[in-house]
Amino acid sequence: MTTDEDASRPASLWNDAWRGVLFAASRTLRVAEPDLIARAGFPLTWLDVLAQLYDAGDDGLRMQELEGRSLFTRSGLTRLVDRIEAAGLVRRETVPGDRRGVQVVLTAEGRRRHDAAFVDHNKLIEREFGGRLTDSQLRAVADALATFWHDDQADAKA
Amino acid sequence: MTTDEDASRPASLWNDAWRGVLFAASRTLRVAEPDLIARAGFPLTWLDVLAQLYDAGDDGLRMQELEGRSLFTRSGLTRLVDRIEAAGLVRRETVPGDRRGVQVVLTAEGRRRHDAAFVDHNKLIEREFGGRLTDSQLRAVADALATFWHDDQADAKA
DNA sequence: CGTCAGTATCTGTCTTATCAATCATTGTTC
DNA sequence: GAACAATGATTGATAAGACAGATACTGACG
Repeated sequence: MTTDEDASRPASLWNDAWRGVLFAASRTLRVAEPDLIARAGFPLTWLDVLAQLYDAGDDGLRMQELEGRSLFTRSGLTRLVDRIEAAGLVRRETVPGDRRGVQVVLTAEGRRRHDAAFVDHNKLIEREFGGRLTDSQLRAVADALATFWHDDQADAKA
Repeated sequence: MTTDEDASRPASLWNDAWRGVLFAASRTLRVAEPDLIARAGFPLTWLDVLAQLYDAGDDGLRMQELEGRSLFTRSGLTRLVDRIEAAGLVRRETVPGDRRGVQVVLTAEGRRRHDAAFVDHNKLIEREFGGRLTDSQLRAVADALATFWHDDQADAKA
């Protein structure tokens, strides 16, 4: 990944787009992560889980479902949920019909911490990411890349 | 991050764009990484380093410069270069004027492995990422997000 | 020249993600 | 209703990155 394109490395059309995606993601996260830790006291991975559970409503989610909606493997999630649970922000509950399964639910404290963190985090993303683009650019990016998260949901089921 | 937006979580303009970036990056990488390991025998982090050195030319790069151009911390790079060097793909050379410094240079073998891996990897990215978007979408994304890597280069100097 | 601040890199230790193997429970089949 | 594959989640071993502190060298100042 160099700044200029030379003969040996032609600037394909998709190349710049891909580089843009990579840099936008990692650059924004590199700012967002320490900020979140400083303010909320937990890392982005926790916020991902908390946000999923928040969106899922009172019943929470099975580990499986959490796996499908996040970018983690199942074993990674087990440890992650362990830590969040140890901090008191989520609770593992037994599933009525299936004693193998686990329902992960936000605690009241978890909901509070989520709300606070979510607001600040979003402000930061809006500033660091959204703030650099015009409205029409944002719309173009959103439209173009929507296919990736739609497919992720589909894959999670497959 | 859920699929539907509800009242408590308004679909801000930047929100979908950001989610698109995140998912596009991690989804594509999740396919690209195992593929690269299977074909080239090394992970993406190695290819990043090899590609930087390839672009840098015969003199290679100082650890510092490598750090600025990659998305690693300095200590992370030390270990990473350790591994790549152990595999014989790069070589640490002393810098003539400064015995503190290290010049990291591609070996002949490193150049060969880079070339092979680079071609395959790019094909894959083109297919998994580029293939999902139209030309005009690619152009729009590239234009919109160019600001992120331009700034990264600037920051590397600062 | 001897000391000392500054620079370039490396190491110790901790955290966390992943893969493969395992444990517990379910449901299906004969 | 006993055996057995399938499912849901966890655990053990391993790998890799991050931070803080250490090491090696440089250059400037007195």
